[in-house]
Amino acid sequence: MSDCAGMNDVRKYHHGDLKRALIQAGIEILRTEGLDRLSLRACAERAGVSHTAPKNHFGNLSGLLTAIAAEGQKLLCAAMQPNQGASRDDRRQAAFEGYVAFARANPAMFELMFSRRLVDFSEPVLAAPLGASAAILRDVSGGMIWGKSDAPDADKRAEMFNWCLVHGFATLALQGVFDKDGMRDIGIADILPGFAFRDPAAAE
Amino acid sequence: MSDCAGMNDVRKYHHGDLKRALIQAGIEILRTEGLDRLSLRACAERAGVSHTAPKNHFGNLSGLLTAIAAEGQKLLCAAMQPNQGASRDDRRQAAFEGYVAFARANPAMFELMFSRRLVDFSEPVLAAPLGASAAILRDVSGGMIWGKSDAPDADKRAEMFNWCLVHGFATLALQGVFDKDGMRDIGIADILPGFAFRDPAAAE
DNA sequence: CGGTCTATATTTACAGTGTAAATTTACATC
DNA sequence: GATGTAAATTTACACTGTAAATATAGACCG
Repeated sequence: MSDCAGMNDVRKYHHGDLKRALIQAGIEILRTEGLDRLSLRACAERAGVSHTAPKNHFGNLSGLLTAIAAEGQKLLCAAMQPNQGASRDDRRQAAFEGYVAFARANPAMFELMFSRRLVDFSEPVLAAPLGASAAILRDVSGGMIWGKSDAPDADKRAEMFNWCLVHGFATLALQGVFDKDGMRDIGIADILPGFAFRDPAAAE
Repeated sequence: MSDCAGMNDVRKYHHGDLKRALIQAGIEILRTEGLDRLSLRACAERAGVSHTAPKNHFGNLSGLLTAIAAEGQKLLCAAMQPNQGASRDDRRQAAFEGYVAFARANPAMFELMFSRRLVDFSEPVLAAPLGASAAILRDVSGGMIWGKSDAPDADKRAEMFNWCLVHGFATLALQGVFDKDGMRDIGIADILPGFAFRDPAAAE
């Protein structure tokens, strides 16, 4: 479902699999040095090639960053996966806590992933992982009360609500907005309005 | 309260008030050309000075961008202000709609304002406008139900909830995440869980 | 008024970035 | 074995932020 590995092994020409090596180099730079240090030339140097080699595989900087961000989206999606056979309440908690935990554990990657200036969201590589994450949030949003429960777009509104809430929390927490007034100890689970669900027992 | 104009008129030395001119140049660049084109040299050129002149007033790029972002925070705060004598429901709606409308009307500025890589959130210039916006959200969050209503941190949790929700919505909407499946027509008011308030009549 | 001080602004230089063009390399294919 | 072509390098250029040395002009005081 998440197309995690992408086993279309190229393995040819000079380097072997430079495309994957460059993406991996970018991921490592994000983890060890931060988003500021992520550049075409840095990725190329870490992969052991000249600084113009990435152009053949990604066209330009945006192409490389988008490919790196796509890998990040796959990881985020994986971080939201619950244990097998979990109830909807458990799945919802797994999705929310996983989302925030991923952002906290990979701040540079998370910032890249949602930066419109750096990432081209119209690229097809992003469609699959973004859709997978949306599907998780959609599943988790089922059964939420929204105004008149017979409203036709109640499900969409519930999905958007959850998305906004968890993404806003992750973003603001990462920026240190909540590092004051004892807000640091309040987690995403404390923010979730449990009363938004019809009945804890009815939630599957 | 918002220290909007800052009337400590310097008006001396060669240029007159280069500091304010550079900030204004940056704001105009954000509005007309976008965040990608905002640079030290571009601001200096638009202000009619050499590209190293900003260093005297802001030290480095981060200082200038932070000053521009501080002006943006003042504008955001102003955009959230309700009409005089509005009820709490009206104030809440004014705050939320104003927040989202500002982000939509000034996407480049909004992106700069919440970019940890570009803005130094520890600078004192940001404290006042950020605090003013937080105060508005705190005011608007009063009376929200949160778990056991006798929880000591119920108010903080309600404030964080509103902040996350509106910021997440503005951020994701700006990135075009909701430009599909008919989500485009759903506004922040449709996402707000009205049932989170004790009683519409009791809200002042 | 004249001299000095200091904040302001400029000039010059440099390391770093992404991108484009021309060139070289090495594999695939016939 | 010759040719074609994808992959990678070399070279060059415009642009960025920053630093150091220099020039300027108002402030301040005798």
